[in-house]
Amino acid sequence: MSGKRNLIRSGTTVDQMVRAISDRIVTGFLRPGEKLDEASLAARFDVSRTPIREALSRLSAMGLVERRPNRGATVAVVTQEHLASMFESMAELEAICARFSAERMTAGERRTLEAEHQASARLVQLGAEEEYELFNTQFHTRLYRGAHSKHIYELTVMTRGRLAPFRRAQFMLPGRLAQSWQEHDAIVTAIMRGDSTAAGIAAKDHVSIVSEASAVFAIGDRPKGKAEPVPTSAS
Amino acid sequence: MSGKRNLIRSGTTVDQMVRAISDRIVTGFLRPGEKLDEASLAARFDVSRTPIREALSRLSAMGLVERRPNRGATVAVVTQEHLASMFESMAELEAICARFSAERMTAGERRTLEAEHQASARLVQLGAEEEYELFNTQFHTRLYRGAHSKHIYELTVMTRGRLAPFRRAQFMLPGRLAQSWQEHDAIVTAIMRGDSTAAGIAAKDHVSIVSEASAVFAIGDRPKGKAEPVPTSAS
DNA sequence: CATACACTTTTTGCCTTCAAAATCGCCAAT
DNA sequence: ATTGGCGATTTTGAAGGCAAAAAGTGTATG
Repeated sequence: MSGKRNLIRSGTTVDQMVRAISDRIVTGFLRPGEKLDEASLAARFDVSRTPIREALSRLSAMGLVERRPNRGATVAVVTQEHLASMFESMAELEAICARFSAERMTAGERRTLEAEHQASARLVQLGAEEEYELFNTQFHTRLYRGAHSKHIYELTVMTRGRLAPFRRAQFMLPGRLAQSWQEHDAIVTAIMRGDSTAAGIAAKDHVSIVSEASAVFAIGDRPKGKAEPVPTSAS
Repeated sequence: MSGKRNLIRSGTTVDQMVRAISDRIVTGFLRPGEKLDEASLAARFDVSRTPIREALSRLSAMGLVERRPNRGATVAVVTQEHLASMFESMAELEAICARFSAERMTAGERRTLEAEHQASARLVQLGAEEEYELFNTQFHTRLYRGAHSKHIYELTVMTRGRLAPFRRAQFMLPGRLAQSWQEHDAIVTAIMRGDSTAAGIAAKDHVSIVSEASAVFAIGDRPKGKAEPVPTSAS
């Protein structure tokens, strides 16, 4: 068993395993609390246990799986409380970024932020959800960078990454694009004015609304009954 | 070469390696930017490369080392800007914890916080720096827990961990104990009143002062010239 | 004299194998 | 009948080896 691992795309094997496993976790194929057997995963993806092990390590650092010494790894159980806590943290972090951005962004950064934001209005009119989602990510990243604080940036990006699985469907709600744009507008306006307080409040509200929209997707209360260990059917 | 690794104490081999390497990093034995060769480290600690590799992985997640694919690991370079950014983040995080604590702490939590705080006054009078340092950690942990937000707790503890190497000598300044107690008192008083705004401000100021006290210990501007690969003196 | 190419050396990434710890099942004793 | 201890199985932790990628070095050529 060796030589063909053309299933998933580029990067080092560990990266592929991280992507593959995290995909299966966020799509619900692997259930929270489910045991992640190294040997099974290695057989499933046709690699040795070593990259699986390192991938589990990274996923553990990302908060997607939990590892206990000598007891293996399990898919992290995210309770509704914890999910709420993450959204709450996200709101606070975004507020900090917005406040700092209002105070610290250079003239150039403010220009591009505003320009891109205005340009995104077209995506809203067209209802281009995919593209708007892409822009949205860029917009927020710009905000995080504008804070000019590397560690805040790291914390924020990390939290956003952990939250990613739960905010997938947020833009499926009707009118969400327009509302999102309005909220962005409040943030941008405050930042352009240099009003850090208003920017912080606007950013916090923005996340809070996303939070409420995503709350219904909390895991742990899904009605599915069966709990297969690791569906290793097709080799 | 096998069988004797009684140098460092309990835990799995990876844990020992994480401790050993992080110790050498925070004590400055391994310089920022220095290359961490897996083979050398394995030989140095008389273990195989596998646990070294996983230890480096964890240290990378902790932010102490940087890893680039196919290019090995180096001791993370913490610039003064980044250090300032971490202290700044810490101040914001502590402020959030204090605000939330003021709003959410149970009656029991408030009682013990106040009681322990009052008890610590004795340590200040005695000038018991070691014990006060221990209490100080507990005090802040209580604050983080009082926020009743698991993710905020995680972010805060993580940031505190990264900052630990740089705040070692903060209590060596004269009168620092008394000043610390006064600042704690402001936080506790605000929390007992349920005044989240005041608690947040007091907590932020508290960290800011610690930050200034620790600023002189920033690395990256040390005059030492020589840069040995891995100083393998005492076994 | 500088630059580019090829070769050597070093270092990383992955695999396979071996040992130790934990879990599970079974049997016996109360 | 239940509970405690003991052995077999499963699963994780670690070691050593091999191949590939990057870094370093020297030479040849413009």
